[in-house]
Amino acid sequence: MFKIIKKDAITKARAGIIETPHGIIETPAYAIVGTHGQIKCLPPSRIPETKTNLVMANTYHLWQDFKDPKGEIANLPKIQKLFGENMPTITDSGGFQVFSHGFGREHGVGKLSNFFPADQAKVRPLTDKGRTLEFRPDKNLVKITEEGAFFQDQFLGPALSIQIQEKLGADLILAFDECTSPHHDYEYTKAAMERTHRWARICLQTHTRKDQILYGIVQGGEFKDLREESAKFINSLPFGGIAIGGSLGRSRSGMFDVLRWAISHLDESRPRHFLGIGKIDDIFESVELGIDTFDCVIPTREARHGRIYTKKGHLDITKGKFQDDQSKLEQDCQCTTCDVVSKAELHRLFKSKDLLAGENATVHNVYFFNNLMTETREAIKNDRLPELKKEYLQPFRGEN
RNA sequence: GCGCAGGUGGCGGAGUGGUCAAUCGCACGCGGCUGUAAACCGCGCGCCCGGAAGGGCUACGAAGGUUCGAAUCCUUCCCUGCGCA
Repeated sequence: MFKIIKKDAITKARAGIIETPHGIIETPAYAIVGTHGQIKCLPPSRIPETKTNLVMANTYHLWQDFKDPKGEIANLPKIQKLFGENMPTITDSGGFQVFSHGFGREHGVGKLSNFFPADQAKVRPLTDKGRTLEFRPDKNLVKITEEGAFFQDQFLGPALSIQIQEKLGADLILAFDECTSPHHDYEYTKAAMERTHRWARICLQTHTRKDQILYGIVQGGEFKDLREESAKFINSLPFGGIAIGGSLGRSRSGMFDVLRWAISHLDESRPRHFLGIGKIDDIFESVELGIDTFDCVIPTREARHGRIYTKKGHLDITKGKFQDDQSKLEQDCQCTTCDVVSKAELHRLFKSKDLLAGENATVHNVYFFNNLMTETREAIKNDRLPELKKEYLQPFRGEN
């Protein structure tokens, strides 16, 4: 059940709540990613320290982790066993793995690419900082059919994905879609979108649990007419929420064009999720366009890689200059990491490959992003979103 | 004093006549990470010029020597570790 509490006066931003059987998700919210049923480097006992309000796990991974030898899903755990009874959860459908194990590997890119657009590839090579874009069909591990996707010998399709997600029992679940590559052409992207639309109906037909909100997913790559067509179609179906997925093109501005095209055709009354996004500036841009929830690995992955977020910009804590810096990671941060380790100490933990390095960094970054969302909600309610945005983006100079 | 082992770039440690400015790891520097293939990946790392390709200079304890050519072979010296006196 989704309720909008306050709409921003100037932008399309909204603050609201999603009521779930396992708690209330105040929106805008950021789902912390725990793909395998565990947030990497963050022990479940420490999740409460991080202000986490929503966790995302993955259908494909949990299915692989818990299915029995015959592939039966009877043994899959309830997701609340993994994250706690009072933690709202969302599961991805496995649709992204169709891409990341498939064309993502073949094209050597993620859903965002820095390589030149396909239409320019004819006149100059597809390169990014000297790397040449090279398609490697031999690396593609997925075969896509009308029924679904074969991951080598494992088959996952829309109906099975929904059955798995019902078994896992997350509060928010996602339709099984095909995410395309930024280097797919119009024809392929259109075909994949239409396939995603057919799968969307199957997902709806399969879905029986009324206590879960099933989100449909808008596809269509970076093509305006496809995005609009997809948004209209998905919006016309009785989904409880709408997610924007798929390739977002090859530039930052392009990704918000995509978002605008899609959102303009969505009902205001349903919650909107932006899949796999994002960085700090992405959050502000997207919230202003009317996005309610996000999920992204950035806070946790970058923590493990030693990038510490602060309101004054990020710190690459592994760098030698922090060796003797006894100051706090972030001056006024209330997180438990900032209470117990200095920059120098965290630097040492990383250098010695101590497991506590990732854990401390993860606690801090997750807290930072969750706190950012809290402040964003408050700002919407108090009509000071532009001020907050400026405050956060100044040090990052629009780069993060 | 004798015996044995050894001295290579910030460190560890390859190389043992040309393809060596010298494999590799660490450290260091720079960049990246967007529904987790990722506690990871890429690049740089003697000095100088160059965006690069490339070029020049100085280098494998020191000094001599052999050779067309030496980090690699020979001589002497210096130093370190271990063992025996």
